[in-house]
Amino acid sequence: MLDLRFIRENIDLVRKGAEAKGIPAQFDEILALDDKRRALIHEGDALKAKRNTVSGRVAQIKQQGGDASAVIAEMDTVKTRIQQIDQEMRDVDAKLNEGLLTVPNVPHPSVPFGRTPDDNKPVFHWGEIPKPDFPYKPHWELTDKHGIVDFNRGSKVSGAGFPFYVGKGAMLERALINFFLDQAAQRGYREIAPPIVVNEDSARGTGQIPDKEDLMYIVTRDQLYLVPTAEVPVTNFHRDELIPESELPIRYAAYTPCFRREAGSYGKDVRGLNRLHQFDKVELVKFVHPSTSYDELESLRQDAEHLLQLLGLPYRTLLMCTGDMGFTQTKKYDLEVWAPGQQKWLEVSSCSNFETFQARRMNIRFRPGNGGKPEIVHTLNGSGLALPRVVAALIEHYQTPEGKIIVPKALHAYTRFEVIG
RNA sequence: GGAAGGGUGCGAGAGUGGUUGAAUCGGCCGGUCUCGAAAACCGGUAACGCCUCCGGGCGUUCGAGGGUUCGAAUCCCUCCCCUUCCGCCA
Repeated sequence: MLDLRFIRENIDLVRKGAEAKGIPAQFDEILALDDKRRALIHEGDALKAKRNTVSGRVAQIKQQGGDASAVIAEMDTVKTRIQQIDQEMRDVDAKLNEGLLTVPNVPHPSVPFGRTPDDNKPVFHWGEIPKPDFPYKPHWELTDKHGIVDFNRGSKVSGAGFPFYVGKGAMLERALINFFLDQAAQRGYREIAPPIVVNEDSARGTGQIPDKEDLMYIVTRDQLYLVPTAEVPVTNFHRDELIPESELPIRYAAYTPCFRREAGSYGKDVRGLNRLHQFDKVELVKFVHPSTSYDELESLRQDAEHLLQLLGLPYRTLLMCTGDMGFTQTKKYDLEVWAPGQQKWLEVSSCSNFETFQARRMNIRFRPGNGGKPEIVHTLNGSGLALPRVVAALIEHYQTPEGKIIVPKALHAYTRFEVIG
């Protein structure tokens, strides 16, 4: 969330940002509540100051063995009024908090204005889109043919969107996870293996609740949430901490399964591995000094892109427009890999800067090296990468006319086989 | 799941109703000493909110939230977490 004072002092900027994102926020209510809140604080603090001095006097009188009942009686109305004010404050704070949760983060000036995905700006292309000299098959035909992903048994055992990976399919999955983690380590990310269920505070910290609880599987009996991404536990790793500046930037790479209900998203995009309820992902998370966060965003994006280059998969990078970037981000890149069997781009990574939006809510700060006041860190994260769509694109890209699948060289050391079929 | 103990500042750790925002030690910053450093000694060192004539003033905060009281780190209630023992268990 944004800082109330920041909103008050930059109301035009924040309003424009929300409009550019196409997100209605309760600005008028917030400003009114802010006024009311400050008035209450003003009155309350004055009364509390009085209470403190009078209490001091009572202590003095009693120590000298005097009778303080007259002074105490005098405080009766003060006490009642303070209680009233505290009650009103609770009310105002609750409403204010609700209001603040409707205010989206402000887009960075470099982000293009736009309403729809068509307004996203391609900023980078890599690799040649192959001109097929034989009919390319979609990956689900090939996974069926080789029996390496079993969707039907997944449906039987768990439900649609929970496939089994079998034989070389499972080995390929494991190979990619290790490959991604090793690459991240080489690029300065510390590996971290988090819990895959989190409590309510953590879900709130990264903004999954309120608002997006429909996306998550919830273990109601214990009020735990299955993680929709490793971003949630890993970003919360440093919740309520004061980090020495010398430790920044902190970079983590985490593999987890990810669980998403994807409620109401059935349709043409859900075939095969395109969209699942459970999938594997390696997530990259950074905690950085505010002055470096946009450089860190660029390197984050390059770290993710590098993986696709090593795998030899053509992709494009899009700078997301204001209307398509989401509530919490200030700037976001999507990486889309080309799936030639389906003739379409599949999103495999999303790299974002949140500036202080997440860290404020999670109270993650750093102490400047010169011993100054604590400041809020900037957080970023990006997929590096989401597995199923990489697998889909890889299978489609490396298929042969006979329907075999050639494993790209970068993975040989991990798969220990070079072809499927 | 049962029993007991405990959660205090950057860290360790005192403090059980009245100048305790909080002893003490450590860390960190500055100074003295020194050619320089170490040691020693001296001094400083919370966050947040509101107001400000920008000097500062006031308020809140001792796991979280309520309550009692003129006054709460200290008493009461609810919840969360940690440690140890028992039970269960990959």
